[in-house]
Amino acid sequence: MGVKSLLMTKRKSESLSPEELRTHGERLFLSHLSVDCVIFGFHEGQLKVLLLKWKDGPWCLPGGFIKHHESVDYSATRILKERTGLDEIYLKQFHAFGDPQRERGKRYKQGWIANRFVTIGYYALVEYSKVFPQPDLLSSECKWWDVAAVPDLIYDHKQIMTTALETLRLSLNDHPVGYNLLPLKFTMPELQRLYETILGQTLDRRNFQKRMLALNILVKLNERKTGGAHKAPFLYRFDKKKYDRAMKQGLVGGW
Amino acid sequence: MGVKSLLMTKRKSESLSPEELRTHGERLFLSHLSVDCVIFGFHEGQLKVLLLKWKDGPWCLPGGFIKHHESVDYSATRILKERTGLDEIYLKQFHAFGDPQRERGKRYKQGWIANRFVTIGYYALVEYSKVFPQPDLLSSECKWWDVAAVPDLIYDHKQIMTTALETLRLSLNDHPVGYNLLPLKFTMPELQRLYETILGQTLDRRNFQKRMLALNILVKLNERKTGGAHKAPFLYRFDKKKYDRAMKQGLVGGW
DNA sequence: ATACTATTGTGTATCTCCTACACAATGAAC
DNA sequence: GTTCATTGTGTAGGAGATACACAATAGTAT
Repeated sequence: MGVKSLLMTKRKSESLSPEELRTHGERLFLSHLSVDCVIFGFHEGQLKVLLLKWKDGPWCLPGGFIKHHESVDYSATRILKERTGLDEIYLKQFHAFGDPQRERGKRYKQGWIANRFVTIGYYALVEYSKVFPQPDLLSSECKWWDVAAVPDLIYDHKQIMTTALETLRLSLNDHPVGYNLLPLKFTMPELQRLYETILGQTLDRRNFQKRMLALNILVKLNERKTGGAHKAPFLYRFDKKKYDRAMKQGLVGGW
Repeated sequence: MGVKSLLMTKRKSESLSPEELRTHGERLFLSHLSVDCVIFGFHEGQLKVLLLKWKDGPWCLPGGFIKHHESVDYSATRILKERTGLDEIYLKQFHAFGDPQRERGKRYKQGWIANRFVTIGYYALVEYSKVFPQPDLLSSECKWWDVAAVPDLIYDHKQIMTTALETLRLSLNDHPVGYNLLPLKFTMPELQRLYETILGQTLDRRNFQKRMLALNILVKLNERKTGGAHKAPFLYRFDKKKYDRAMKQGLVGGW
């Protein structure tokens, strides 16, 4: 978690000035706890992650603090809404990071913000095109980065991102992430590219299609995606009902 | 987390009296954060969980707080050691519980302990016979319960236990839990019973054995377990080298 | 001792799922 | 209209999962 969140929080009705937050964050927030979000998107065949840049400072994950009467899950939802403008996005807690050295190099040497923080990591899957990244009051940047080309991040944020990615990778078996990451209509090659970037490996085209269709949660539309060079691929969409039913029962199941 | 941990902590070199902890826990611990452990064991064909009982109070999970300069993982290890006397046990963080209502019914109305706590859940897999449950100074009990017959627990501890069990269930696919839960030598029926209790379903005997042996981390011994009525089953043990190698690479892998 | 009973040890046929693999059609670019 | 990269599609073989039955045996009851 970085300074960033202070500013975002300032916009809310209950508010502290950045300075107050730095020194007396405990008035509004739980001490020693923060939330960091790894926000994944997918665009032009690349898996993306949304990062913030401090003014004259390093890049970091969007994060924030937990209000006294707010659930941790809700904090994550709120932070996400502040960054992306989106409600109802897929959000999953994946790990708490509690090494006392994790904030090595912290600049603040005194005040509330200088305390040790244990951060709870969430990852979000959002539809790229619906997101309007919101840089905050200090005019720091907020933008998408290719997962494969993320710059140095503050503290242990690279580690947090990596863990999120691993968790996402493992979740592929029981969660059809395309539903959250792709637009309503998409082509099979797009879906495949998504899986390939998450997994970091190429997959066989025919087998992939067979496997996806076998999940029985996709509908093939009578429409093709034109515009790209070459043969126009069919469009698909998720069948919400079947999708929900499948999610309830678990997709596969080793045992 | 309950009063229990206060007492345990008292034994350590840095110490607060129970009363001090109740009112000024922040001298030693991070505020708003606790750790709770779901300690699983296996005995007589039943999956067990280690619970504590407050004096004249409800049952709860063993838990504790995080010292100012201690990692969260280490806190969990320490708490576990205090309860079970064991080092080097398999311990895994599985979820943080952050609902502001989770401690509904809390008795303490003032002092540090009355604050809101977000708890980080860990589950442990221990060898039943090696554990000597340690009830603490207030002579509350500390004992094993059948997972299927756990009594009412304080706060959201039942929920925490259930989530731990679900996580354990899912982990069966990539972690051969028998290594941590069973004694050095064990029979195939014992191993199977372990899987069956965790999964809550029966499994085919021949297929189970085939599958376990196919993992290639078991050694069949030239010994049988006598004493039980009926035909004496062979004993097996884990091959540590092969086990470690398999763990490093991941056992199966959906993709 | 003998019979009894519950439990263990073991293999095969079938099915399902995963994998490997190639050629014709097409839409855009030139 | 030719070219080129990409899409659409099916099958054969292999690996792994599942279903299933009978002989051997260690105690127990008599």
